[in-house]
Amino acid sequence: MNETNLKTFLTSNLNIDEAEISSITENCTVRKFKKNEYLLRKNEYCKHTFFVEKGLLRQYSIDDKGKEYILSFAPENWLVTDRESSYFNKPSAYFIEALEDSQVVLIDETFVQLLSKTIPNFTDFNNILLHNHIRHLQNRINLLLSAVALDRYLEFIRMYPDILLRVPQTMVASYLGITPESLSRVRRELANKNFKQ
Amino acid sequence: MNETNLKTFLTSNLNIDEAEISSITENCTVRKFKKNEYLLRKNEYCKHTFFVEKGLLRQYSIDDKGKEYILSFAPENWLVTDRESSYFNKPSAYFIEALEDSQVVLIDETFVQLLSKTIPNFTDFNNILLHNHIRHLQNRINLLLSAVALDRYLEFIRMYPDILLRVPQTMVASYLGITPESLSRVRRELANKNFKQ
DNA sequence: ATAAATACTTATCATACATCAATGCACACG
DNA sequence: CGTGTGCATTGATGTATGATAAGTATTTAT
Repeated sequence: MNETNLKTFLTSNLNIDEAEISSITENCTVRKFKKNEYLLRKNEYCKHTFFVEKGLLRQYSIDDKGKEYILSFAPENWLVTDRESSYFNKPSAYFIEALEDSQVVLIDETFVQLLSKTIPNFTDFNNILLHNHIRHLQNRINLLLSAVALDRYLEFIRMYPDILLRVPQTMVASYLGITPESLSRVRRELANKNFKQ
Repeated sequence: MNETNLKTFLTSNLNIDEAEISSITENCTVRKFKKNEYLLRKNEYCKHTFFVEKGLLRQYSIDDKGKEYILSFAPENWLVTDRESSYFNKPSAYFIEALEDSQVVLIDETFVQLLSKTIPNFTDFNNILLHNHIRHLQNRINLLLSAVALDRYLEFIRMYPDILLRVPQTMVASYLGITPESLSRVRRELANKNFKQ
């Protein structure tokens, strides 16, 4: 196996030795997904946490009119899963899809539960992940409540300058909760004011 | 002590005995807060998780123009805290305030960490709480991205019919991310269409 | 290389929601 | 009692963003 990024991710966040690292990675599957391939579809049961070794994923929903709403992007070294589905065993309301050819580590949900029992520090580690997730979601809600299109966009390029360059504008717009046309306008205004990028 | 609700909350979610329950409640403080009193202010460090025995709290932010955005309401048997602040030791971006005279159990953040070591099932219990929180936040983001004022309001009365009756409309509007005037109009439309409440 | 598909921009028009201002309550309190 | 204060409603008006459509640019496929 060769999940270099995952190993680094684990060692830098978790106080464990080589053997334990291996016992984790041995129990995970590595899979490649082609661009536009699905890791999870609506109404399926999400059984994994996905760790992105290479590539880029997105999690999104589709409403009754077919409009898409992106809840998160997941580039290298990011985790993504639908915890509502994987933890509570409910059919997922979301899709997870590869936006680029990607290499992904599949971490089994039941295996995660097991790790808490066997590796002492794993609980803390998992706690950090959950709290980071909560922090991230809470900030996003606050932004959606308080900020207009321009400010949402500025915040996005501040937070995810890398992702901006890797996904079509349409998807940035979908993440921000505005139309691609609106985003285009916002960008033009910024350009007129001589901001770059 | 007499935190009846907290005890029920613990026993119904956690597999522990009377003695352990007591060891938890003994280590928590119960405090009463008058209406409009603050449990947490912006820039303070949040040191507790608040469990509402009685009354009603709200968590909200204020932008540079003084406008308020409510992130959550917490009625009886709800937990509220700014996890970003309490877990990562950062100054909080939020206020937590009593909307009614309230009785609140203060659960020390470091004590929560300790419980994970001493009570075997507590980790699982805490995990459920975190996952519920995430599920809740994720649904809210999806709603803010995809739904117009009317649908947000309908979802609100579906989810929190009780809270609707206990807080001024201004605050419901603030939770929904619209102005009080807009909410008033949304409600009139509903009334005209002969929906009740 | 060319065609085809996809993405981005621009323009026009439509609309949901915000803003501002006035009014009407209801309830508290001197 | 009147008077004040907070909240809800209403109307007039403004504005940001959505919807639609068309044109241009860029990427992908053949």
